[in-house]
Amino acid sequence: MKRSQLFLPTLKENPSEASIISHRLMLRSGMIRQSSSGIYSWLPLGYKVLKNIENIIRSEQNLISQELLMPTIQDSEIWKKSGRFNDYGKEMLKFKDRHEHELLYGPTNEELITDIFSKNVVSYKSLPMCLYHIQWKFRDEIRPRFGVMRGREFLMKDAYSFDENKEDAIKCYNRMFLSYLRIFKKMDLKAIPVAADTGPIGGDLSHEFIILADTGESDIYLDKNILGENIPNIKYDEPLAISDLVDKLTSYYTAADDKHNEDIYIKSVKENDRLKTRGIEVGHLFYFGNKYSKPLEANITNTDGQNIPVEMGSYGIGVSRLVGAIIDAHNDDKGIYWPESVAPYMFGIVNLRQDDNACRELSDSIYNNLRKSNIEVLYDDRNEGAGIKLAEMDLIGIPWQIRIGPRGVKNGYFELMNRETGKTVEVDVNEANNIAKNKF
RNA sequence: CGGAAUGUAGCGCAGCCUGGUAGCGCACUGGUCUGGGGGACCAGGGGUCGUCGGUUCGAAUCCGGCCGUUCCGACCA
Repeated sequence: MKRSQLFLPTLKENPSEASIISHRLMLRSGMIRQSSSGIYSWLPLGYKVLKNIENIIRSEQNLISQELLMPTIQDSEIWKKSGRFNDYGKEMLKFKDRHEHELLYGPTNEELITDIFSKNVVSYKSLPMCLYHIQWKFRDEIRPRFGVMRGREFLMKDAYSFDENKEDAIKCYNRMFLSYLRIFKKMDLKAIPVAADTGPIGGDLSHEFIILADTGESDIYLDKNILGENIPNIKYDEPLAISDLVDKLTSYYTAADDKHNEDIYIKSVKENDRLKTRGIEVGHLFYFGNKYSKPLEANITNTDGQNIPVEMGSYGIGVSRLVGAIIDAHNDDKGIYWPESVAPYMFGIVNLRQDDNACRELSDSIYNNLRKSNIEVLYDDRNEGAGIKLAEMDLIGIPWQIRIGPRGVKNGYFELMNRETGKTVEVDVNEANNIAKNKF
């Protein structure tokens, strides 16, 4: 993409509506614009990042689950059956269609997926089954804030598992646990599992995945040693190895303020290992048995020929929130530095002198070569001053900056800079076609 | 929902106290110069001052209602 063609409205100054860093940077880098409180439009740059995050999630979830797509608008009937039509409270947006039929904008999908399951699956032979979708949700928060971190409309990945018995359901829960660890790792985030309350979803087993960040919404107490744990190279069809991993990670003391117990904390964690910080919840696992399958009559016939309600769990990831969380973990005084896995463009070409023939020819040639190799590249081809272009490229956080100016071109080289480290190397113009392979 | 701010050009703000019909910086348009970190100069364009009503000869300014947005708290992916 050429910068001259891209709809990228960047801002030099911090908008007054934004107080935290990720929100400011998303507005300044032209990723989002607010529509109303807690509701945002995603502009091209932000939308590219959002889609990249979705695809990372898909790449892991598809190994253990099948993607489908449920609607944003749901019928109130199934919610009345589960009892949540009233229980969910004012956060749920309800309205009526022209026939006075009661509808709602889905805040989550347990009822709907259970309904689909109950009408189409009858036997244990179809299990285990796990289904997910990535869809917009609406929760009418009391106080939306911090941009996409607590929006009212937000994009969520929600998966739902169906098993014959609790043992299998826990295996699925553990697979999700591993899948989440890998998903967040791929985004260059350190997510730690924390035992959680089940809230309105319900159930008796639940973990949140928390990104440590000063701008987080809740206080987190933990044993520092969990941060040193690596994700072992195990497969999703090794339930024992996965179970060992889950046991190991959940054996560390980690708690959000609502579950924190100071006495246990002091007793079980050495003083030097204690860390109190703030965190952002980016994922949540629930096992809730037959909480929904019972009222919605999602029964299966088991091996003994009996009809029993299916065992369920649900597993969410805040996709749009992750954009903010990643920025929170990847910014400096100049702007964002994206992890390569989610970056909107891998390379940014800064032609420092667009009116110089030699510079333009080299820039054009590198641009065309990268495009031919299907590598995402943003080419700043505008006739602007160097400072403007460099500052903007820093702000929007493209991981690799290719800087082409007369000084270098005259001597047969251009510069390649890593946005995160600032490390810069001079690259011979004859090596221009190989930069994608050996960045350095 | 309790507490507190705020609404003036695309963005950031001043003007309001003490009423006299709107200004600054950035951005934008045309031009000249400049050219490796948001450059300089010249010439321009853009605002029913959130909205409705009241007071007044006259309201961005004073008074009232409504709406929007934000921050702190309780609540949550």
